[in-house]
Amino acid sequence: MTVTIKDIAKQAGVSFSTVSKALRNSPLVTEDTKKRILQIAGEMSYLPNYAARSLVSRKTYTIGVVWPSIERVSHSVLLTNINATLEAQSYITLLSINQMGAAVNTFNRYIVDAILVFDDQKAVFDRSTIESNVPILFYGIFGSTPYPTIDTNRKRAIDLAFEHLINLGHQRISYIGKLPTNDLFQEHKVSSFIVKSQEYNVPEREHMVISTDSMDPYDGYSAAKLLLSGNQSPTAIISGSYDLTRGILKAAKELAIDVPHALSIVSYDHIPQMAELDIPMTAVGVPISMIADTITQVLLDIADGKGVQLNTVLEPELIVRKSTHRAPVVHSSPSD
Amino acid sequence: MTVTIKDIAKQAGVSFSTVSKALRNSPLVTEDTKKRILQIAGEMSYLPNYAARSLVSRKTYTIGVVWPSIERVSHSVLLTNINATLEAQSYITLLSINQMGAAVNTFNRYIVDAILVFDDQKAVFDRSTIESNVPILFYGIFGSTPYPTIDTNRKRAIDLAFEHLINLGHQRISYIGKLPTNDLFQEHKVSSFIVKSQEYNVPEREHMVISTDSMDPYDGYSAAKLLLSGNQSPTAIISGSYDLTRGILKAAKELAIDVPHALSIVSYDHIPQMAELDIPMTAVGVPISMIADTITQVLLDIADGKGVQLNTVLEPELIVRKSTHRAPVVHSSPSD
DNA sequence: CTGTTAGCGCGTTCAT
DNA sequence: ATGAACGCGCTAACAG
Repeated sequence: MTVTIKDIAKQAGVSFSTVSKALRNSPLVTEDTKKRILQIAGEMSYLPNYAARSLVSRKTYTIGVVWPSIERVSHSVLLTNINATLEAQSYITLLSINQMGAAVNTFNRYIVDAILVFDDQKAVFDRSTIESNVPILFYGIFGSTPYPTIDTNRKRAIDLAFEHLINLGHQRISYIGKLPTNDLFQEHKVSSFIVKSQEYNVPEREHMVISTDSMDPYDGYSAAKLLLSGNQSPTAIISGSYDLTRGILKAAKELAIDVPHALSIVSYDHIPQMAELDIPMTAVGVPISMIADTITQVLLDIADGKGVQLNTVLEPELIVRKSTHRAPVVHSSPSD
Repeated sequence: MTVTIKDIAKQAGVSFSTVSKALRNSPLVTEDTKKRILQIAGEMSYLPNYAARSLVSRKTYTIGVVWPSIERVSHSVLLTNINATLEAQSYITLLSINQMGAAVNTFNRYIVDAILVFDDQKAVFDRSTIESNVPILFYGIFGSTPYPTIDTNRKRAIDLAFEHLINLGHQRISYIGKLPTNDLFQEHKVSSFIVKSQEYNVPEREHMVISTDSMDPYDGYSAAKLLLSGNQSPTAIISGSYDLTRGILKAAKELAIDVPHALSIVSYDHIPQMAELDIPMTAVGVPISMIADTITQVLLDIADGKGVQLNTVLEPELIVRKSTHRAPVVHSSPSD
């Protein structure tokens, strides 16, 4: 049977309210009895009943996360980070893979302290119809919901990547990423690439943008194979995600293309895993730890009823590793 | 503010216990007042407080799932299936990505009705030290825990695949799968392949078993490339998972190898996605819907305090689609 | 049929 | 420093 504070009280020969205080480390209990009670609680492997606790204290120390169906390494990494940080703050993270509205309702019934929605932009769903007494935070696109949202400046990230390559003398730059169908995340990246290309008067050519069906390493591989096998091969590639980059690297390896000397690669997604690829990746994006920390902080704030500004857009960084290099000198180049 | 049954009662001009009954669709309330109360509850967008309900009724209609870190399509599909089935039974599914012991504790504090542990065999962790008042079900390896476990007969699945190929006249069969390091799942598959090879006196040769580092489509692709580029190319491949198979198919396509006429493929993992590959896959394994149904059923049983047999091993099926064919006649073959 | 009462496990006053 | 009493929102007995 489940052990309650009453059981502990009986065992310790004190009243159950003393046990309650001791467990909450109240200064109103002698160190001695406190220690004894903690001891007994441990022996009886007592676990507090959160339902009961929440009922009286209106605090559950729990964050509900609405988790999307699609699988992206960067999302998983982010979630793992958030989970760890929250755990360090003695918060519990619970996930639901239900549809957005249903999941939010679930967490409302359990009265979690706050809800984090990973908005994959997939659900064709009116986000303004969502009702919740529990404060909600979106991780998604700025302005797509009436709720506080944390976003990252994807356009700027691609700008950074592009400029980095331009500064290294690259002119033949290609972008590999997902078709922006129903996906604002991807649209921002692609459009930024196109704008930058025009801004720097990069001549148009075939395969400047290669759209992949999805975001698997697999797709990156296919795209890179197509791109690098042609005779109009670029000197630099900007990749739309970590997953794609893995495939791109693999393709380059198979084709015996020297990265970075013959081909530079900059990848979106600023996660530690980037440094551990065969060739440590030059990357752009908001550091995943910063996203995690920001999200966690806002979550804890709204969980405590503090107000937050409605939208936060995090600014990306460029981190130069080993996958980018000066553009190789080609004879047909006018800069020769 | 959160609306409670008292608020509804006030609004409807009845006592709060009448509201409680009406919401639970008790026959002790007039249809008329019931309808009125439901109406008001809807208007006030009432959501029951599960904490309070659980406290008194000791039932939460919630299943806690301990979710591992590794990502496998078949696991995701399984989880989605289970989630859907449970939802249809008005159960809620909550996930934790914490370490096994911590996650189990979490769910104990919330007093879910049952816990499902996806055991990826990764955690070096003594599973017998797990304490839980809440009934637990493992989806993992038979005998690896003292708790009820649902397992699938992986050995038998590979047997089925092997025999199917033998019956089609294949002699040059290769297996592509993950190194069984710290992974009993994979070990069962590989060892079965080896045993069968001996049983049927298949002559040993190079590349009979290709070990991949992990289970990405990616790994399947590389392995297949290696395998199919050599001059000792097999006439049939058994793939260890859906993910690997995707890569294998891709490799075959690139090498312009005709599947199934020049190369037969049988894949482990019996999921609907198998039928939607470029070439509908002949597959072995326990149908994912059957695994889901079994798990769900057991979960609901133990949630209601019913006893279950400690271990269930589900038996696999062979489903023949378009990826297998009679072995091509080769001149060196003695059967010519 | 409806309302009143008790109590689930816990945290928080307020007395002692 | 410790204990008794109350109530969080709800369900389940029991009264009316």
